[in-house]
Amino acid sequence: MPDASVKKPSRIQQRNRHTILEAALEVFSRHGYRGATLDQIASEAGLSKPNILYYFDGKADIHVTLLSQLMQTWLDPLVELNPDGDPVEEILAYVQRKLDMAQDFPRESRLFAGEILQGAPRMRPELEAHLKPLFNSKCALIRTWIAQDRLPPLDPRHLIFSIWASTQHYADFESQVSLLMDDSTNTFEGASKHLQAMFRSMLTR
Amino acid sequence: MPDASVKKPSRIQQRNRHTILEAALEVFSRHGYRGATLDQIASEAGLSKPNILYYFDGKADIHVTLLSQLMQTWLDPLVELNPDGDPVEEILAYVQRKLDMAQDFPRESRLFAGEILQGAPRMRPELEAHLKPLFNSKCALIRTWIAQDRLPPLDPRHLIFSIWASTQHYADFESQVSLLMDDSTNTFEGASKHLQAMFRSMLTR
DNA sequence: ATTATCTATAGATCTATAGATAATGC
DNA sequence: ATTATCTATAGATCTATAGATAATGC
Repeated sequence: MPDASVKKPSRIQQRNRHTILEAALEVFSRHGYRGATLDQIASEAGLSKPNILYYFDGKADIHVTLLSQLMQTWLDPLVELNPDGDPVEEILAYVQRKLDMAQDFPRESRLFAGEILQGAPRMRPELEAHLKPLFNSKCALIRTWIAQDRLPPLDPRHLIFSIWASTQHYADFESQVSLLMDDSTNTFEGASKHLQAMFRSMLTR
Repeated sequence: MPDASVKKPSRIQQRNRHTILEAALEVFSRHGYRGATLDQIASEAGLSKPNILYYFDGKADIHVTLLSQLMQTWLDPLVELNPDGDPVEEILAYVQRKLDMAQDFPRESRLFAGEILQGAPRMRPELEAHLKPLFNSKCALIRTWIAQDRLPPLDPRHLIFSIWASTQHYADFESQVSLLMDDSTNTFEGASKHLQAMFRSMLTR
C-alpha cells in the first residue's frame, strides 16, 4: 500500500528535479565532484541556488541521485549479452554498444570515470549492489561458453575490463584523443573497425 | 653562459621541493586538483602551509611542476619502442612496460588521468610539445612496419589508444577492479597474460 | 646578509539556512 | 493551505600574504 506520509511529486517538482540533474551532469562531468559548485549548477539550470537546495538535500545528494539514476542505463549494454546468441557475435555486439555509449553519452562516461578514479567514495554501495552481481553473472556465462568450446580459454574478467577500458577511453580521455587525431577522419568509425578486429581475432583463435 | 640572476638551489631547497612534490603526488592523485588542499599537502609533507608557498608560487604551480616532471618518465616506455627490433615483440614488450607502470606507479597514472579527464586545462601545452610529436613518430614507425608486411594493416593510433586504455585501466580504475576481482589471485599476472594474448592475436593475423 | 620558517589573518569562495514573499491547488 | 522561489547572510573552508623570528652561510 502507498505510504501516506510520502506525497507524489507535482509536475513542477518532476520538471525541476530533472532540469537540475541535467545541469548537474553537465557541471559534474566537466569539473568533477569537488570542482563543481552549486553556483555553476544553478546557473546552468536557470534556477537560484537556494531553489536547487529546495529540491535536493545538498551537493552530495545531487551527485548520488545522478549516479544512481544513470547506473541502470550504464549497465544495460552488458545486461543485453544474450546467452542464446553466438558467443563471438554477442561479445562483439557488446563492444559496439559500449563504443556507441562512449560516443553518445560522453558526459555520463566521464561522470562515472571521475567517481571511480577517486575511489568511488559515494557510489561504492551502488556498485556492490548492482554492478558486481551483473559482472559475476556475465563472467559465469562466458565461462560456460568456454566450457562448451565456443570460445577460446580466457579470463572473462580481464576480457570485460579490456572492453570497458578500450571503449570508454574515447569518452573519458577525449581531450587527449582529439589532440592526437588531428585530421578530419571519423574517430569513432576508426575505433569501431579497430576494436571489432582486435576482439574478433582474440575470440576466434 | 649561466644567468647571474638565477641562483642555483641549495640542498635544503632541493630536498624540500622534492618532499612537497612527493606529498602533492599523493594528495592530487587521490583527490584530484580541485579536491586537494594546500593544508593536506602541507600536512603530508610535514611542512607549514606558508612554507609550501615559499617554495612554489601556488597550488597551480605545484600541480604543473609535478605533471611536467613526470611527463618524461611517463613517455619513456613509448620512447623505447625500437625500430630495429621485431615489430610484434617490440609492441608486446611495450604493452608489458605500460602494464608494469600501472602496477608500480598507480598514483602517477591517476594524476594524469584526472588531468586529461577534465580536458587537460593545465597540461595541454606539455602534451602538444612532448606527447604529440612522440606519438606521431611512433605511429610513423608502425606504418613502415605495416608497409614492410611485418604487421597486419591497422591504424596505429587506435592500436596505441587500446594499449594505453587497457593497461592504465588497472591503475586508474583500481577501486572498481579490486571490487570485482574479489579473490586472492594476482590481478596483474592475469592482466598480463590476457593482454599479451589479445595483442599478439591481433598482431599475428 | 641571506635563506628558511612561523604566527596571524586578509580576502575570496562555497555550502547551506533563515525568513519573507509569490504562485499554485483545493 | 501548500508549494515554490527569492534576498540576504551565516558559517566554514581555502588560497595566499604580511610581517616577525630563527637558522644558515659567507
